[in-house]
Order: sequence, then C-alpha cells, then structure tokens
Amino acid sequence: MSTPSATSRRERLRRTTLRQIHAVARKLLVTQGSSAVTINAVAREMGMSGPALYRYYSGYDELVADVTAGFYRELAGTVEETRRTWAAAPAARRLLAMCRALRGWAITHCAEFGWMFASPAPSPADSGFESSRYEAGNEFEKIFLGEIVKIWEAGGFPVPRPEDLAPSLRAQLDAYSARIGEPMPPAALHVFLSAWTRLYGLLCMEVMNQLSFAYTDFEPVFEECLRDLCGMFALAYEPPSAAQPRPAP
Amino acid sequence: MSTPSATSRRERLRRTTLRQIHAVARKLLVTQGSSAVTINAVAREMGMSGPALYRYYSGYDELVADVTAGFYRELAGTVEETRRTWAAAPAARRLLAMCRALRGWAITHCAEFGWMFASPAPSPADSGFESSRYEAGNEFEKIFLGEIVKIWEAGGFPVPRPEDLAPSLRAQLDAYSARIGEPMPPAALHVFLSAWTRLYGLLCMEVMNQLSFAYTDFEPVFEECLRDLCGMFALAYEPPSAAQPRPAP
DNA sequence: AGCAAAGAGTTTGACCCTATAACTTTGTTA
DNA sequence: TAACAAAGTTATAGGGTCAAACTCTTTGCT
Repeated sequence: MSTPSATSRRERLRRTTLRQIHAVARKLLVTQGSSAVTINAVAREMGMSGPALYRYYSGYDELVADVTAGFYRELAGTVEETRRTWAAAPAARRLLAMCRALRGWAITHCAEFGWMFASPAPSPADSGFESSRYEAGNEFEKIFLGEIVKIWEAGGFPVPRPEDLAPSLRAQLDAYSARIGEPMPPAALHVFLSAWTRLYGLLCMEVMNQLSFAYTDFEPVFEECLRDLCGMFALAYEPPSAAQPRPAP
Repeated sequence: MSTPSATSRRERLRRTTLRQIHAVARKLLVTQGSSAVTINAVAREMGMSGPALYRYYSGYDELVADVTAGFYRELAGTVEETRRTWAAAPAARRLLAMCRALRGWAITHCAEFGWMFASPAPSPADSGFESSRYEAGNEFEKIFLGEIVKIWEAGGFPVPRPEDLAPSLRAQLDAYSARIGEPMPPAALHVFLSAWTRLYGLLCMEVMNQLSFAYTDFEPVFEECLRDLCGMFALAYEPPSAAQPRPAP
C-alpha cells in the first residue's frame, strides 16, 4: 500500500503523540491543578524525558495555548452537537438547550474552563489579536451568533433605535458587523452581544467562584438569566426538561 | 521615650518591610507580568537575599494571597472614597459615580484586577471559605450593598414576588440574607445580586479581554450597563459628567 | 538497494525558583 | 549584661525551562 496521500506514517504518529500530550496535560490540570502542568511533568507522565516535548512545542506558553485551544474546540463541539440534536425543535428550545449545554460543560470542566478564561500564559501579549486562543474563542461564540441570526431572519426581535446608541458604540458595532460579514443590522448585533456578555459573564463568575459569597447552587440563577435572554429575543422561556432529576443530598 | 504601646520599633520596621514587599511585588506584576512575581525576584529587588522573605510569608501562595487582598482593600478604598465624595448628592448620582470609580480603577489597574479575579494561587483550595481573599472581596462588595440598602429604605425599587423565584433560589437568598444581617428582604437582595453580577461580570470580561473580538472601547458598553442598572433600582440614569474629555487620538 | 536528510528522542548543563536547615547579626528585655 | 527572639545570611536539595550536542529511526531520492 502506498502512503495514503497527506497522512504519512510519521504524521500519524505525531498526531497521536500530540493527542497524548493534550490528554496528559489535561489530566494533570484537572487532578493536580494549573501549577502541576509543566513541560517536565507532562513528558515524565508520558514516559518521555523532558526536552523531547520541544519537538512539539517551542515552549511552555505554546503548549498551554494549544491545550487551551483544544478546550475551546471541545466546548464548541459540545454546543454544536446540541444544536444538531435540537435542529428540528423550535428556535427557543434549541437555544436554551445550547446555553444549558454550555453551562453543563463549564461546570463539569471547571479547571478547563478556568484555563480558557484566564490561562496561566496570558497569551503572547494582548498583541496576539490573531492568536490561536482568540481564533478558537471566536469560533465558539459564532455558533451562538448563528442561532441568533436565524431567529432574526425568522421573526426578528426588538432592537434599540440606532440613534439611541452612543456614537462610539455604533462605530464599534459597525466595524464588528463588517468584520463578520454583516449578517444582522448593528443594532441587532448589539442585542446579541449584550446577551452573550450576560450569559458568558455569569458563567465565568460561577466557575471562578466570584459569587460564592452569595450562591452555592447557581442553577436557578442561570435559569433566571436564560429567562431574561429569552425576553431579549422575544422567545418563550421553557424550564429545563425534568429528564434528569437532581440526586438527593 | 518609652515604647509607644502596641507599636514597638520592631513592629514598625516589620510593617515597613511588608509594605515594601507589596510595592515590589506589584511593580513586578505590572511591569513584567504575573510570572515575574516570585519570592526570589521580590527579595532580590529589595536587596534582600531569597529566603529572608520566608520571615514574612510561609510561601509563595501566602504572599500572593496577601498582595491580592491588598488590591481588594485598595479598590474598596477607592470606591469608598468616591462614596464619601458624593455623600451629599442624590443616590443615583452617587451610585453611578461609585460604579464608574470601580471601572476606573479596574481598567487603570488591569494586572491587579486580573490577579484579583483569577490569582495564580487558586486560593488554599476552594475550601478556604474564610480565606483572606474571600473576606476582602466580600468587604468590597458590601460597600455597594450598603448603598442599595439605603436606596431600598428611602424609596424602594421593584422586586419580584417571592413566589416567582425558584424555591432553591429563595432558600439561598434567605441564607445569604441571614448571613449578612437581613438588611433587605430576600427579593430585594436578589435584585442587588443580579445587578452586581452584571456589573462585575462585565468588568471582568473587559479586563480579561474576553470581548475584544467585538469591542475595542468598553466605555459606552459600560454606560449602557449602568443605564440598565438604574432601571432596576428605579433611579434616573445620568451620563458621566463631561469633566474629563477624552484625549484625541 | 543504498544513502543522505530530516525527525524523534536522549543526555548534559546553565540558570532560575521554592523551600528548609544551620548559622550570624542585631535589637529587646529580665 | 546575659539571654532571647527576630531578621537576615549562606548552603543545599529538588524541580522547572530551555539550548546544545548527540543517537537512532524513518523517509525520500537516486
């Protein structure tokens, strides 16, 4: 058998090793915390001796960035899969399911989510506007944008009058709109971004434990937020299906 | 002169050294990033040789925790000062000033705020419910709570009917209310917490660069958020005083 | 088939960081 | 003034990041 086009044997081995690196780094992160993820520790755990990892990453920061990007992809995949699962359902139900899937992943993968939000390698400067992490985060947020665009096209939702938006805000919205191909009017984008900010912001606060002084169980807080978001998009809120009753304490 | 009561000479020297440690750690954080803040580097920068710092902190995590708590205190002080400055003003104006002071500090002290939100030492386990950081964060959030309580007592604001809140949420609100001495009915606390979550959440997103894909200048976004908050508390929104025009690019 | 180049991995070593132990200096106090 | 405690020092063990020099294997080319 000839070498099957693009995937030489070397290539396949390399990919396998890369996957293993991801897996081991993640295991260390989850079981022993952020500071346990070191080039040496990962290599050791794989039975490799230290500097070998430099064949795969130019340094610690790059490793962290790549692993983090992997998390973004996984999360995006989870949400995307939820979207497909509910493809035939009404838009509201699908959107709610996606939001809940987002939170579900986040709270069952706290360590990973924490890294995504504030990775120990603060990215190659904020300058890295084209960084892998930026890219991945964008990709993942686009899934939700796509849904909102569909809702907009189907029935629309209330948006502020453009002249009610601060000029500087309008300018930014115009720029963003242009950058992503003008799928919606800027005012509608503004509603989307507000909603996204609230959803994602709440999630970050939960996972980063910034509200633990008040809440121990965020589920109802999150649902409250979802109810608000439904209001913003003129959708009917539906409580989560009682499919999975919570275990008694 | 006899030793002046509680502050012996030794004590004063120690305090001075501690302040210097804070200052140096902060300088390293701001100028060279989180990873530059190491026990050794701090000591070196002070002209001290390494392990001397262990006379002040039992280890790296404790140092980070203390420095971070200092940031909380400073931020709380800034907001508190703003509150005093506007003590005679109408409640809405004072609250807006405090929120803007909060953001003002955050965006002019990105590195510090980032540490507060996600310090490299993820706290002595989440178990540390009585940790210094938890305490400091709480203290700082209470300043805002105090204002809202005053607004509640003065004229009140719309709150959800208790029976409209999820039972689990009500229970948490009751517990929180009890913990802080029942200054307001739980439903009013809920409004406060929602507002706090939105304000603080937005700020975190800004400082952590999570929305840079859409916004470059958050000022109007933040003002929009303030407008919403005013709505929640039945206050009249007022744009920021044009006292400080922004410099032209 | 044979051979050079490239890839994967190893060891070595310089340098930095944490943290402990043992020791010195210096201020406080009975 | 002698004893004590606090503050600071050096020495050292152990781990981490990387670069450099060196094998060994796979691959591509002739």
